[in-house]
Amino acid sequence: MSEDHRSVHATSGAVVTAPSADSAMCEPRPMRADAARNHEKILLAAEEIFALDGVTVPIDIVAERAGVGIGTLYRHFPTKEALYEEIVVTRLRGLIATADECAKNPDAQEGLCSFLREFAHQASEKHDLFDALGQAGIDIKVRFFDVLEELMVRIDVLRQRAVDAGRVRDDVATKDMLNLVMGTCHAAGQSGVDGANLQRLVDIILAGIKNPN
Amino acid sequence: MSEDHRSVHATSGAVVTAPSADSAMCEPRPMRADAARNHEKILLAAEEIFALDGVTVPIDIVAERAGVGIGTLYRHFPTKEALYEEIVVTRLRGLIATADECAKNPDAQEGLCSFLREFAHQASEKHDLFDALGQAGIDIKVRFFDVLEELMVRIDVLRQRAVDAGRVRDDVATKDMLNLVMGTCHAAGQSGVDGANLQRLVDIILAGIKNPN
DNA sequence: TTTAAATCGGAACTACGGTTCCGGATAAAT
DNA sequence: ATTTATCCGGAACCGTAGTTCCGATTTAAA
Repeated sequence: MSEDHRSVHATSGAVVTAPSADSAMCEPRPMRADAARNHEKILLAAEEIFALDGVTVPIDIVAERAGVGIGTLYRHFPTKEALYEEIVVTRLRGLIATADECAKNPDAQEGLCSFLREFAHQASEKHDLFDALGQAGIDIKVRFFDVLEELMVRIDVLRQRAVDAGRVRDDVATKDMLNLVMGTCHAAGQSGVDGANLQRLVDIILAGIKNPN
Repeated sequence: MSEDHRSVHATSGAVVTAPSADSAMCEPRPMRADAARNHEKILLAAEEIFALDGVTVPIDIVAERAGVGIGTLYRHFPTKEALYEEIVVTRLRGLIATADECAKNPDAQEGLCSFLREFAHQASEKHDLFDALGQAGIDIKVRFFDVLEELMVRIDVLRQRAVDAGRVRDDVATKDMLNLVMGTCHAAGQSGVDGANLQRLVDIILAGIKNPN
């Protein structure tokens, strides 16, 4: 189920099929040139297509876009889920990096705002992010869940700083902010709201969580 | 396509198939007792199921819940779409009534707020409303579009009153408010937020659209 | 009570998307 | 150049969901 696709080498360490082979036993031997090329092509195509159409897009479309057959795609990724997990996890890692960057901003409030704006921006154009974060048609697996958890922690740092600085209401949870921003992105995306208008909506949310004191 | 399922009577007024039948020509003859009963049962079941699981629920589930066969369901509603159109349009009519009611509130701001709260409440427990308003898996048809348009007009009345009273920012469109509230409901619903917390989120939005003057 | 039209129910058909399988092609080692 | 392990491609398979069809059933009129 969670098995790697290219695990051709024996997993049971004690048993050795070819006792005299001493050079090729630990290294699983590098991928063939064309295979490596296709692997990359698939990832690239998937990234584009998923961003555009969300994770519900048929898998054949991705294969077609990558210029490979479906069989090839399935050789490299054991399941559709595994493929978009790869993509989405990378995206989430990017967001974590963004959050860390924003945490360096001396102005706590500004740090939080700029993160949420960037978050909204990404979510609006990488359509797969909703599907992932909104759990539409995705059953979360560990690897996925872990990264998400880590992201939440980083965002919470930003929020807490802004609260401590007295700029944001202390009764707003990180999850609340994300529901507000993410949900709005989703709805806005469906009704074809452009980037500028989306930023306006985010600003409304930011105004809503501001400490009224 | 947009044809009524029980349109047995000739629609072209001039042509009369049975010239001597004078009693049974205009009245299309009442539905058979069991048919009428089933029609009602189907509507009732659909309302429950769609509210609970959204419009993407398989049609057999609805039939099962209603205690009828699929064939019967399809006799009464030519297509799945027709069935949930019936349900959703009724829901939207309810919201229109609610909006009208709120418009009577002497306090303009209060009128808008109470509507949006009720809207969020409904949207959170009638899961089909998102699917409809968020256009998830629904291709809008005229009848549907018209009611939606009318609802927008009524809500805009509420918004304009609040703006005129100087209580709400004048750069916020009705569509903006709906995107904010609806999107948030959606996201909140996915992550299992309860009613009380949802109201908190709505209040944050309301704070965000308040006129800062 | 008989009879015919209306209705019922679910088996079967269709469309679609994910996954598997295997004959043929290809890289690279000898 | 030959050989073989690896990889490619897409036809075929499976499960799911919407819809159609028709023999069995039921209402209600005569």
